Parts: sequence; structure tokens; C-alpha cells
Amino acid sequence: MKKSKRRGRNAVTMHEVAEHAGVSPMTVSRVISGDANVKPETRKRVDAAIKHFGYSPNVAARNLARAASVHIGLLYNNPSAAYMNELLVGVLEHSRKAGCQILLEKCGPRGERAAVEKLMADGVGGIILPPPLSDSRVAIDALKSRDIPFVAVATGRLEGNGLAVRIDDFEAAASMTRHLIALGHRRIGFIRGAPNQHASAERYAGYKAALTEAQLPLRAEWVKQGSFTYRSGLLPSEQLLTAPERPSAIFASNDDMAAAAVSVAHRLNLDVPSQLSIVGFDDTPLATSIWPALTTVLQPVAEMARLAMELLLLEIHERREGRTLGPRQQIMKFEIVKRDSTAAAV
Amino acid sequence: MKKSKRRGRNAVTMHEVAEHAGVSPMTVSRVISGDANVKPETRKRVDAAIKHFGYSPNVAARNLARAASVHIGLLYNNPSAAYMNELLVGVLEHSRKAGCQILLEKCGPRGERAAVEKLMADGVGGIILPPPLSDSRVAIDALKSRDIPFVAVATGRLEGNGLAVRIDDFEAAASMTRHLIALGHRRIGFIRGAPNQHASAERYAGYKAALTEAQLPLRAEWVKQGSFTYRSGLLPSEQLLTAPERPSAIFASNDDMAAAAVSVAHRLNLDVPSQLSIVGFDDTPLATSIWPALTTVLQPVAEMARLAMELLLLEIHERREGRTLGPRQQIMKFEIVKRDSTAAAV
DNA sequence: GAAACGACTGATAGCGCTACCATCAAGCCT
DNA sequence: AGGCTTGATGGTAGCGCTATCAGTCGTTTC
Repeated sequence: MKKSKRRGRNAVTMHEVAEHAGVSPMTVSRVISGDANVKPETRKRVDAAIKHFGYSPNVAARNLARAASVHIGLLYNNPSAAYMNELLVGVLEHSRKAGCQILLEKCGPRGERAAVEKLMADGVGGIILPPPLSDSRVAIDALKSRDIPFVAVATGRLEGNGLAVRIDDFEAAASMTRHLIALGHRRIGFIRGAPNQHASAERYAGYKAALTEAQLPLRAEWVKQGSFTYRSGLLPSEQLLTAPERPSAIFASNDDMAAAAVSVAHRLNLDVPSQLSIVGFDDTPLATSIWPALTTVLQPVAEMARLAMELLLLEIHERREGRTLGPRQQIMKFEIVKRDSTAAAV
Repeated sequence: MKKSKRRGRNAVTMHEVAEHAGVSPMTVSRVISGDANVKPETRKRVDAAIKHFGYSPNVAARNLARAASVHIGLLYNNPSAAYMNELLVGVLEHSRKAGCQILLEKCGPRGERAAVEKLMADGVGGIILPPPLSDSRVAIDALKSRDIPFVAVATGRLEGNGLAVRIDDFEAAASMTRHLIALGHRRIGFIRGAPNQHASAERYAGYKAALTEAQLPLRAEWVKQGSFTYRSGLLPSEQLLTAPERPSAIFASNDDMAAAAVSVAHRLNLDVPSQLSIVGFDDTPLATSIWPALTTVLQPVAEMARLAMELLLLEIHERREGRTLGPRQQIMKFEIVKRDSTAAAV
């Protein structure tokens, strides 16, 4: 009774599991952390005991004992709430498994350096860099000069021996363009993403490549600049749709801008998709919440975030041993999701 | 050197601070946890030492020693990414301070019970219930039967000795309606929120009250049902705007539906705000990302989330001592944010 | 004036886990 | 055969903090 005063709800500890399995706590610890040197039979007994009690290790104790970095920084300034939301879900999901803390740090357009400093001061062991920060020179330099591990999400470039998780933006954009071409579209407008992000260039390059491949001319007046926000998609869309020879399809570099294109099309009395096809990129929740639902490129953001966490934690562990994962990038599979915003060209 | 092998980056511990301040570690601990019985002068010395080293306590150790519940469950199924995003930011911000873990758990339309079970199995000490779950009979009952502390965010009803953080939806909606009336609008359409959420009823009641107050008739054909999603706002908007006598203003029960109204208005060649004023509710990022930016009710979601966390942690602590905070609800201040989607009635 | 009290501080003993040996049996070499 | 690894375990000693209790003082109370 005296003890229970000091103890949480989860009364079952490693010792009890060990006792039940007839081994020492140390062996249980080994089984849990997947150590190799445990006899298969012993392992089985321990596993049974674990299941018997529904035991799950105490994260705080583990972290304390390991002197593990419990803290992962997540720098953000992504304008798309939908994207951020998915990212957060992925990150949190993994943090739950890994038992680590997420320190969210918002950073203004010029505040990258300060934000990094702040996270460092709070003792993070590594940092996750979602777009558009994953392309920020300042942020990356600040991180590198501190020699703190980080993983870039959805960036196109991999520098030094950094870590990155991304999809093949070039191929994805090319695929989507091919899809439009296959639908009979010959006049395909393109709204580019923010110029400071590598993915923007990749997507544009993919679009160009697919056009060339189909021997369609690249018409400069059908390519407009946006910056990944809904708002930034409005003017380009209007320009494209009020041009003397207007495109029969618009490929926006992300869903937010595609949504803007839909809104402009409606304002101009153009029906989507019968008179105009519109496609986006990312497959954020926005794509399915508007009407008509967007045909878009599914980028498994949550999955990518999860992987980013995994990679980062691995690297932190390696670093502690004086090693490093070295340059490593994980390319995820994308998918063309066909919905209601596309139809055969008239 | 032998020791440092076992130790994280954050070399400075309580002992060093204590030594520097010429007190025992225990006293430092007292200062940090804000214990009353410390001589002001001692406290000052300790504070100085803390600042000197830039010391910050090790969360893992603290949680271990306190046997504190490191886990807070966050059930979610909110369709609005923008809302969720803000909520997450607030929750994570506080979790950083409090040093606790967030376990995200998505729950399907019928999965409330299962989701609660899962969180319990993972040993959460309390649960945060954002809308629309904060109005879910099933979820609340599941929580109550388990006697696990929870805090309802943005719900209108407070039951038993529960905890809640919300704004005064009735007053907020009334204020907004008054604002429209002050602009000269006499024909004000209303799009209701999901019927299973108490806030929907409150907002509608506020709208009605303001009309009555201004001696304007409540016209049933100007009140339509939505369900808080963008999509659900489309049909009601269209119905309102194609009615024989159409409203000069539309008050949607949240920003997502207001955005839908804007899109429909554009499709029908109605300029916002010169021909039609549209207002939303919540002030999610969506409100400012679309064009024109929405006049809306600012609901400090992040702040509310932070407070919810605080309340919940407090309650968990109380429970551990055998007490309870009792019924307690925190009413936050709302604000009418005037942007570009409203203008004087023609 | 002695007992009792209160404000303040320190020593001690864990919280639940893992790193780091030590151990001990079984193979393997020269 | 004696010293080697090598594989599988257990014992021990913390990780950095806090709860608890045991003091040490001045101050109050009867």
C-alpha cells in the first residue's frame, strides 16, 4: 500500500513479467528491445508473459535509462492546413509508438534561424523539416552548422549526408499530365508552385516532359506562377481561363491552387469537368471536400511523416554510437487518384 | 567519462544547479515545482542558478518519479482540417510545457467506443474531446463508464461534473447577426450546422434571437440545414441564392460552409460582398485563405485547446489525490472579425 | 519557561527501465 | 588439455527527478 501511493495506474512492470516467465528483468528488456542474443524458446516464454499481463513498457523510465532524446522538433510554416494536418497525424502516430515528444515550432518567413535555436535550447535530438522549410537554405544551414540530425520531407534535393523522404515529383507530374493527354486534352494549362521549393521545379519539369513526349508544344502563356496557397491560385486561373485561346485542362501544382481554379471556373460560368478539367497535387483532404472532388496525385503525407520520424530516430541512435546513417532518402509511391474534376476533352 | 557515456546532451542536472546555489537538490525541485515553503531569498538564489545554467528539468525523470500520467488521448474525427490543425497546435504547445505525450486516435462514425477502449488500453490518464465528439453520447458514455477524466472542447452542454472549454456560441451568433443587421441587411439567410452538435443549436438560437430583437421576421425558407463540411454548404447556398426572394446576406454556421457559399455565389455570378454578404464562424485559416477573406467569428481554437489540456492535467492530478475539480467550464471570449466578405446592404 | 508549533531544508529511497559488466556453459583453436 | 572465443543469462548500478520523513531553527502558547 505504501508503494502503490507512488505508482501509476499501470501496475504491471517488467519485474512481474520476468517473474511470470521465470527469467530476469534483464532478459525481458532484451526481448522487448529486440536484442538478438536471446534463446528463441526463452523469447517465446517472455512474449507469452507479456501478452498475459498486457504489459507495455513505461516510456518515461525507458527514456530516462537510455538517456534517449525524447524530443523531436517539428518546424513548420506550411500555409496549407490540410497538409499540415496530415503531417501532424503521421508524426504523432509514430511518436506514440516511439514514445517521444514532439515540439512544435512555428517559424515566420524570416524566423528559421531563431526557431532552430529555440528548439535546440529545448534540447531536441533531431528535427523534422516539412515543406516549404525542407527547401529553406537558412533553416538547413542553421541545422547543419549545429550538426543536429534532421530529415527533410518532400524535398527534391538531398544534400550532404542528409535524410529525406519524398515522392518522385517529376514522375508524378508527368503521369498526371499523361493522364490528361490520354483524356484527349491538348491545351493543358499549368500553375506552378512556389519558386523556392524544389518540388515546384520538379513538377513543372514533369509536366514539360510529358508534353514533349506527346509532341505537344509548351506554350508559355499557359504556364502561370502560383505559390501553393489557395489565394495564389486565383489570379493565374483567371488569366488562363480568360486568355484568347484558353486551355481545356488546368494542372495546378497542389490541391489548394486547384481548388482556387475550380472556384474561378465557376465564377466564369465554366462547368467542371464538362467544359474544363482541373487536377491538383497532394490529395489533401481539401481535394475531396470541395465540389467536384479533385482528380489529384496522392502523396502519402501521413505515411511520409511516419517514415521521416523513423529515419530520424534511427539516425539519432546511430549518432549516439558515433556512426551515421549516411545520406539516405526514401522515395514513396505516388498514385493518380481519379475523381470528378476531369473528363474527356470536348 | 564513464558517466558521460550514459548521459544525454543536456549535461546540466538539478544537482549542479543545487551546488551552484548552495542548496540541496530537493530545494531546487521545490523551487521548480512552485512549492510554497521556500524562503524568498533561497528561491532567488536558485532561480539565478537555473538561469545561469539555462537549466530545464528532464521530463522523463520527472514523470517517472511522479508516476505522472504522461499520456493524454486525443480522439478526433473532425472533418475540417483547418480546425483540427489549430487544435493540434494548441494541444501540442501545452504538451510541450507539461511534458506529456499526446496519443492521437481517429475514430470513425461508429467507432467511438472502440477508440476509447484503445486509448484506455494504452493507459491514457485523460482524454480530450474536440467537436463533434464533444457532443457524442456514445463517446461521453464510454468515458464516463470508465470514469476517466476528459474535457469537452467547444461543446454547449456541460454534464455531471465534467470539464469543458467553449465560447458562448449563442452570444457569438447573435453578435454576428447584429453586425449584419447594422450593415443594413434585412434578408439574412442562415445555414445551420450538424444537428448532432449542440453548438449548432446555440448558433441558430443566437441568430433567431438577434432577428427577433431587431423585429425582423424569421423566414423558414431562409434557414437551411448543413453539416459543417464544405460540401454540405453547397446545396443550401444554392437554394438560398436561387430562391425567388433571395437573402442579401448569408450567415453560415462555420467557415467551411461559408466558403462553399462564396463559391456558389461566384458560380451564380453574384459578387461578394457588393451583391451578397457572407459570414462564417470559427475563423479557421480557411477564412483568410479564400477570396474574398471571410468576415467571421473568431473562436480561439488553439487557446481553447491549450486550456483544455491544462484543465485536464489539473483534474488528473486532483483525481490522484482522491479529489476532483468538480464541474468546471471555461468560457472563452469570441470576437467578430470583419474582413472582405461583408458590405452594407444595397 | 517548557512544550508545541510552524517555516524551512536536507537525507533517503525509490519511480521502471537499461548499460555495463560478470558469469557460466559450451564449443573451438593451437 | 588449457586457454580461447561465443551465446545466453543475471546482477548491479545508475538515469534525473520527487515523495516522504526527519530534522533544525525561531516563534508562539499556556
